Amino acid sequence: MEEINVLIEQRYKKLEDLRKAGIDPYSNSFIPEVKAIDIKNTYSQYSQEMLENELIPLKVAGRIIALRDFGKAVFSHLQDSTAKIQLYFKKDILQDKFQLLKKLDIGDIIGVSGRLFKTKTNELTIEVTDYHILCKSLRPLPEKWHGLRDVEIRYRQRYVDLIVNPQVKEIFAKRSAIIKAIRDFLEQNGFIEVETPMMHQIPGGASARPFSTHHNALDIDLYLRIAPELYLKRLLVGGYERVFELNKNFRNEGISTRHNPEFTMLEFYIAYRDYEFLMNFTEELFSYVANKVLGTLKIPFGDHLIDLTPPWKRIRLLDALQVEGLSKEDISNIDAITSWAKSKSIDIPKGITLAKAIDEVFKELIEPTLIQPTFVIDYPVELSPLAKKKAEDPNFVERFELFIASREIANAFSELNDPIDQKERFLKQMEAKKQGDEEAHWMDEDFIRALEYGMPPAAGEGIGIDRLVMLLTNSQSIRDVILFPQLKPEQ
RNA sequence: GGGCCGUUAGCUCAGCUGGUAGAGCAGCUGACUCUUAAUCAGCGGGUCGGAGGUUCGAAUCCUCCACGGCUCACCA
Repeated sequence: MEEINVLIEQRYKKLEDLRKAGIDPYSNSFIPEVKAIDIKNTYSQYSQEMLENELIPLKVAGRIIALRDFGKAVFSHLQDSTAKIQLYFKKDILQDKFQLLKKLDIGDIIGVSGRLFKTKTNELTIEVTDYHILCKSLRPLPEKWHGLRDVEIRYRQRYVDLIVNPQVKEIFAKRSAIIKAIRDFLEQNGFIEVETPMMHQIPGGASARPFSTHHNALDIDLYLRIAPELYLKRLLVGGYERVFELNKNFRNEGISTRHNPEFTMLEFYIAYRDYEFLMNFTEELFSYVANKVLGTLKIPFGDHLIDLTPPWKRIRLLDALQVEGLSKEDISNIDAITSWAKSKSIDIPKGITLAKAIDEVFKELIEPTLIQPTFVIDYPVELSPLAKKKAEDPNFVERFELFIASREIANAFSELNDPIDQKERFLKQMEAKKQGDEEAHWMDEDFIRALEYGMPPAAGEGIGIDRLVMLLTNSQSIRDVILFPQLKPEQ
């Protein structure tokens, strides 16, 4: 901890003074009866005369965020979880307790009893008849006007950020509302929420590097899950027809404005439907959430205005690649696409497969242009080891990715339920792993066994919740929508 | 991991080509019973991210390190 500075010392002194005066500076003796926002909503239309006549008694609690001393009167603002409200302390009302106000600081948490009135400037204010110190704050808060700007402190000490930056609190309130709306929508559509393991013996369901850990009693290595997919599909085998899980995934990859090592993912699965259904369903889901939370389908994001009004554009991956100078022949030949990419100064790694090269070009060239919601559909089978092949072309699968504002927001497909095909795909992945592909899928024998019992045809989708929250709160960094983003340790 | 930028008082920031550290807010003391970025008078507060180096002299120039931001690469 850093050395004690003067400001903190002064507060310690006040703390001692309070104790000497027989006051518990951390007492839990006061129960507020009303929230600031309710006071404002109920009484802001009242005239001074009406308030005078009714003498409405109130008990509120919160943090002192402003103090203005006038000698025999003190004005203050109190902030609770809902809003702030002005307090008026008068010497002739509080008598002895008025002196004790000297021991209060900005940041302290107090409970006050009083009655409502309106000031000359018409601000609804509580005239305090009694107050209780509920928590003495020992550290000074950031400045009232500029707030806290230092992003490092904002992330490391989110509690301070939340105290002084009301917009931050709003973002996380929205996050909560978004997640609630998603749950409501899915439940209205007959889904049940389930919890599957976060600790996997075989990390499956995605292409990513896992975090590993160890269980002592069993003496086995375990991995934090990179996706819940394979467990959710086991539930389809078990007979659930509509399930979802909305919780954390963990991927041992880089950290950026779009990546946090632990992040929140929604995955849902619906039996007897395919990815075509999911595209419509996704449009409905997003519309429902945006309307619930924002009351509109037109949302500002950075320099763009995103329009979520269905239907959204749908384009086949290969058609999306029909750009200048890139012919159909080029995208069916690894050498042709590599040399074409080179001419656009896109680096295609040597020894890469055609499918991965296509993916590379797409990410480089097309993804940045996908601002308005766009479903990119029909991916090469090689990139999608868990998706069902298209009946008319076994080189491709029934899969879409949803892009909004150049970001991949969702990934979905018609689920592969043929155990023999699935086994072959896993074997291919194992081969890739042997070749050094660290993110290739692992073989999961039990999952194959489950498929052998029979999984109904189904469609499944994953939606990156943090990215969705970014979109709906116009946040440019994932750290702004995660309360405690991962950072290096402080020195 | 690479590149660029940043780190000065509790907070927000100045500090130019090197000359020994400043403001506003917050704090302390005092005045003030309708203020609200209250006002007025006075005062205190700094290992200038860390360690080296250059120099008579370093917040300032150089090197290394730490942390953070943006960005590229990998990924959702």
